[in-house]
Amino acid sequence: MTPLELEQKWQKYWKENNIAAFDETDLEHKYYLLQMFIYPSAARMHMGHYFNYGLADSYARFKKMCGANLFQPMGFDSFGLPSENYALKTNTHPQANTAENIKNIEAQYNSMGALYDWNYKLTTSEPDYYKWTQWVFLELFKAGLAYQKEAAVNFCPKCHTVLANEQVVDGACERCESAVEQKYMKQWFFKTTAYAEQLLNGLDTIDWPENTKLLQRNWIGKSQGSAIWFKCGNETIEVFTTRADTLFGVSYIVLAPEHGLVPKITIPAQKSAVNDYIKQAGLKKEIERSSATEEKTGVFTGAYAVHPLTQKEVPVWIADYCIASYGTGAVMGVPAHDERDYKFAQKYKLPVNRVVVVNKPNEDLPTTEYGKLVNSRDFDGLTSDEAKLAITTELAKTGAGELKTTYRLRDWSVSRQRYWGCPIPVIHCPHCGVVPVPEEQLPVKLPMDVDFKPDGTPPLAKSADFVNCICPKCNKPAKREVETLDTFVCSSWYFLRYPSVGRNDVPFDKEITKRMLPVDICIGGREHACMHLIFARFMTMALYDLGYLNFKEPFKRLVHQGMILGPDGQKMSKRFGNVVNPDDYTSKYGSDAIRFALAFGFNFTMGGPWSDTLIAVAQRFFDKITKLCGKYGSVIASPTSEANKRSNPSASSHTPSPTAPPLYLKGEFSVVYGKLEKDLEFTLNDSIKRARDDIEVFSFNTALARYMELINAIGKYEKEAKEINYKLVRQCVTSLVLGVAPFAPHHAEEWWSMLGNITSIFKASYPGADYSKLVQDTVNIAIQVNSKIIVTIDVPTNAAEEEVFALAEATDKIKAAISGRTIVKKIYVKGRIVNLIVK
RNA sequence: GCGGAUGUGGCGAAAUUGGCAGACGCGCCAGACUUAGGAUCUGGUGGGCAACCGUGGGGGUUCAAGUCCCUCCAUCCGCACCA
Repeated sequence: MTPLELEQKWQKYWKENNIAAFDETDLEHKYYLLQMFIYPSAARMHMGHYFNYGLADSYARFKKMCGANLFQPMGFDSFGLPSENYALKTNTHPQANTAENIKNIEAQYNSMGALYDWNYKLTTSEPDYYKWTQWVFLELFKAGLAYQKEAAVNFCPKCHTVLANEQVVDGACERCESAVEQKYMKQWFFKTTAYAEQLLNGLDTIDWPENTKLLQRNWIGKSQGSAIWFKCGNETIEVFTTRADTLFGVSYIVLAPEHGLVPKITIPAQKSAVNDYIKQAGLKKEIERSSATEEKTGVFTGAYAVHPLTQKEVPVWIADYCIASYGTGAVMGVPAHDERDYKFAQKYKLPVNRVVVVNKPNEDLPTTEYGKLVNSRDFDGLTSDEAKLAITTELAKTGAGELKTTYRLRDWSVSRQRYWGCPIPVIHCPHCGVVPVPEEQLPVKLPMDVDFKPDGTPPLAKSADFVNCICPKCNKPAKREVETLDTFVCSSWYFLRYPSVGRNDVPFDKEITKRMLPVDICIGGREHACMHLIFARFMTMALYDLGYLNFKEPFKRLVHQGMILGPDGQKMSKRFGNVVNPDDYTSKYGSDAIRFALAFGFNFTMGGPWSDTLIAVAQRFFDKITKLCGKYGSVIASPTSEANKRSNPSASSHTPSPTAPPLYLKGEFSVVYGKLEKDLEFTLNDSIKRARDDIEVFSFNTALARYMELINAIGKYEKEAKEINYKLVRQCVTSLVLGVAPFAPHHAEEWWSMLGNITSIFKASYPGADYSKLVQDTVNIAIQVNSKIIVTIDVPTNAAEEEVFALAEATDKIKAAISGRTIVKKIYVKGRIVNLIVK
């Protein structure tokens, strides 16, 4: 039997016996394992997908064997830009490509042997799903959490099309290389900022990697500071600062080029210079603009603002290092105590006024640390912390400032001027304004016969059938919204849908949701740490507040997989020609070999470069177990025992592999039990215990190393024992097969049947350790003299500290090492080490 | 620039969280069995003849540092319209 035949045999068996099925009647043991669903833009999965999905499935199988009622669904995140671009390039339709890709990927999942319950499959580009994405949008809209505002987009003046950031290469359109412009358009937003504080606080309640939490905390970017108002003619400029203590050091004010006040305050003589600058700033990326090393540029508006405490006038500039979307889009320039302000002031010859002394009065500027105030009138001598509060309090008296908290987090822009996405379910009526599409009219179907070439008109606007409609409020002619939703909207709630897939009356059944969610564990890439995982949390919190959910956090536990690189250590990419296709291996070696290779070869959370030699490692490992099963599978206690009956092939639903004739033992098994048996038993239970613990924390490579140790121990025992304790070895082999089953599922079924079993191994329990076998009489510890290891000795496991010191000091090598000097300090770490400090 | 990570033998990687660095595996060396071996099995394998030296570099804390602190270097990932 080739590996492929073996795997197909068991895949068929699993399908026929519904091994992947979730048991809806047993919710007490439900375990909802969510693998972030796949984006089917590429036609096939690569090795990285296999790593992620295959090993997540191994973890799922482990949980199942530990007694969980596994709910492991899979779906397809099928709307999006790459599909649309691919269709444009190949002159096809995204609908057809998507269907084709899904078919292929589903086949790959099955050949991988993943235990997905396909009864719960969902596809975001299907009307039965996006109907409810539209429902979610409308719920947010009705709650005031979805709104429209003017916002900038990348616009290609030649293609007349909005571009994604990805389509902008060095400030130019990737297609025609024209310089990209900023264009302001009315767009839909979700009010994620309303949940900033909750998104921050919720992190303390969930079992997520600490660095992912940190990423989210920084992304949300809470900062407590002060709002300060500077009068500027008839206008008022609000600045936000976390350094109110440096207020007396202000020598100018900077507005973001996009700031609303710029046209109002700019004096006529500066108008053309300011407008030119705004145009240029629009071409730069935010990352470049906020860089501290980048040369600072700006233009004087000609206007002056009044310092609220000194009443002196300071010039108002615009500069692109000030970002409109953060804080108030205006900052106070304090060159003495801010790197960027300092560079800016030097370039434009603006005054630098020291107001904080950190160490010594004449230290080099700028200094950005906290210190004591100088040149700040009554506030001199206060610490920065004291001064922040004191100065803001002083400002508040005259209404010129207040304490304020801002967040870096922005509202989520969900409008896309594209075709392959979920239509936004609103109607623009000349009389009634923006009108939501009534729920009974959902879904607003995405028309299939639309020309979606980028030519300046949004694709949906080109379909008269789609655009023209009747206003649900006044029954007069109206027009539909022609923009589609960001695909992140589709993926922000899919985990709610899975348990209710198939329901046409609700997006998710309230009762089912209550019992099935939150998700017990979510497995997916780190690249989603900030965006997708924030959006999913936001959506959950919003739907909680709307009364649809009884939990605020969607994912109780989160694990990220690492990235599998090409054999050259670089990220797999067609460009480098280092893409490894798992299909090439599946046909020759079977998917178990790949799965095992990935599990054993890498730390799951880190990944690393793929190497073909791992396949050989897997094959060798499988061969060893197959041999052991052949040798001990037919060991039967006696012809009448229970085990013998169960091995009867006629009672089997599948044909067991041919094995050697049963080796009958007289009466009971051999009762040989000496030190060798005790050692083997220790290794058996030690391997099981540590492997179980390792798998639970996704340390698959070390778990499998434990089972290799067990195989080595069996080999050693066979070599050394005069008489084999078959019962014990068979127990080892059985545990071994069960233990590695999640990582070689097809082979494990085969081995399981060789051991005489007639039901699936995945209905059996994962082995547990017998802790009583883990107690050893002695423990080996290292003895140090002056922190240098001299010798290791065995001491009784429970020896008292004094006893251990006595044993250590009695050792010849230690005596020699001390020789004449006296012990001044003794340290004993139980079961680990003794350190004798001598002088 | 901001934010997050990583750096350990020839290679993939471990290290009970401050306690015997290199588990397990690949590769390599030697041996066994073989007509044969790129199969299998057994043993060895961080470096150095040795004293000793070894976890990116430098400093520090400690009886004890891969692990904690400071600093520097290198590489990778994310940065809001790719998902």
